[in-house]
Amino acid sequence: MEEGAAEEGDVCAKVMTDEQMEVLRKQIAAYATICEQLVEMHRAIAAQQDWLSGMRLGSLCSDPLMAPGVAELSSSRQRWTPTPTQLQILETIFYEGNGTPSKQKIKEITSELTQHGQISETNVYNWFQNRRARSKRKKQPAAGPNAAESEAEVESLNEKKAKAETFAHGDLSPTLDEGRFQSPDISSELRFGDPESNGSQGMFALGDISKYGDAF
Amino acid sequence: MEEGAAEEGDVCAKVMTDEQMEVLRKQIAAYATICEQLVEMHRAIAAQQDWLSGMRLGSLCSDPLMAPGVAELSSSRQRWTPTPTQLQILETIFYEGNGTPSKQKIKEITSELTQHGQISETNVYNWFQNRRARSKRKKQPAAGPNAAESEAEVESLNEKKAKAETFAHGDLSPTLDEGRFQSPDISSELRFGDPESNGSQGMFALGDISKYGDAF
DNA sequence: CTCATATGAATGAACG
DNA sequence: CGTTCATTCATATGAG
Repeated sequence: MEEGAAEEGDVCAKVMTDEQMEVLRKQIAAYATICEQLVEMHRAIAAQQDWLSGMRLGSLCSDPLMAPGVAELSSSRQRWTPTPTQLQILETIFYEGNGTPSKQKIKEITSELTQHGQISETNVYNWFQNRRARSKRKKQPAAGPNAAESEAEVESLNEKKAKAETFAHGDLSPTLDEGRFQSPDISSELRFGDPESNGSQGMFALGDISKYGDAF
Repeated sequence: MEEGAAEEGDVCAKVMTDEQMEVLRKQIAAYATICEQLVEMHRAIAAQQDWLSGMRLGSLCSDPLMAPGVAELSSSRQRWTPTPTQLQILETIFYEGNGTPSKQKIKEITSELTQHGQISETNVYNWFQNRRARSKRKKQPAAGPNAAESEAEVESLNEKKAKAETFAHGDLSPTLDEGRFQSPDISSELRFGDPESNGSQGMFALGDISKYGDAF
């Protein structure tokens, strides 16, 4: 924080008309959207960001097209970790059999847990997904063939994709040509913390810019 | 975008403290900078576009010197995984707005992608379905006309030296307490590209965002 | 430092 | 189409 001078009660204030406010809102929204999409696109194009992962390990970072300043914005991928309290609550809820983490429920739980630490709906959602999945897997190898080899071969499983799916669709944009390769696709080794952001919803609910580092 | 935050009440003017103003300015500047850099980087990369040929492999393959040329060998994997090339193409198509995967299109895309690795129409179909569904959900949780906390604490937002003009590459996120998070999202259904989105370049000296407009 | 395990997150596929 | 399941990826953490 810079100057502690600017307090809530300070009289140093500006006044904006609704019109100005609206313009501002739009500008911000526009930028936010652009950034979001660019980041999303980048993420996708960079695939599982494994392409050239040797960059950070081998440090052969000789990529000439890295714009200065943003080169190292990557590595800002910290994964959420539930606090003991949150975990306790989550476990309790899970145990209560509310095996239906519907969106509504997720929201409730999230706001509940927010009081005990940073967390997002996605986190909660993932947690339940994983919890269930792994809870289930633990019980798999204990049902049935106890004397035989439980080693099931799942090799040629990829033949089941011959699913008769009804592609209900009408033709609308038949124009699909080579223009795709000159489309606005952003790629770089830049990597933001993902389209998800949170924590700082200023008065305009912007994404968490801080995620982009102090570079700005 | 969070409606409530910006449009609560309905008076003719809003008041912002200097601090809020400053935060806002920084946020905008940051977004503008990010967008510019991303676009620039994209241009650079798109120009030489020759990276990637096929990497992306499981943890088992410890021999990344694969140059299969046209056939990206991915060991017998049960579930299809798009190769970087395929992904890029898919993303490009997706972003081109033809958000309606018609059967005709699916076929075209499939045959196009077949040249870059094994793939089926079902794969393509599923991919688009998932892509859309997930892209959508990510923007959902923020569209509520309900009021928001007007007292939005913008304080500890980002006490970084927001420098919109210089890319001082410092460390990334020193303000990392115990567990970073990452989730909710920027959210804003506002569509840009239309004339009124970039109307006033006044008070914050924003760059001309219109140049990004039609790109999406 | 390397390997092993736990777990958050990503995503293809399936279900209703 | 929206939601859910199942599998996989990647990283944080601890042991050897």
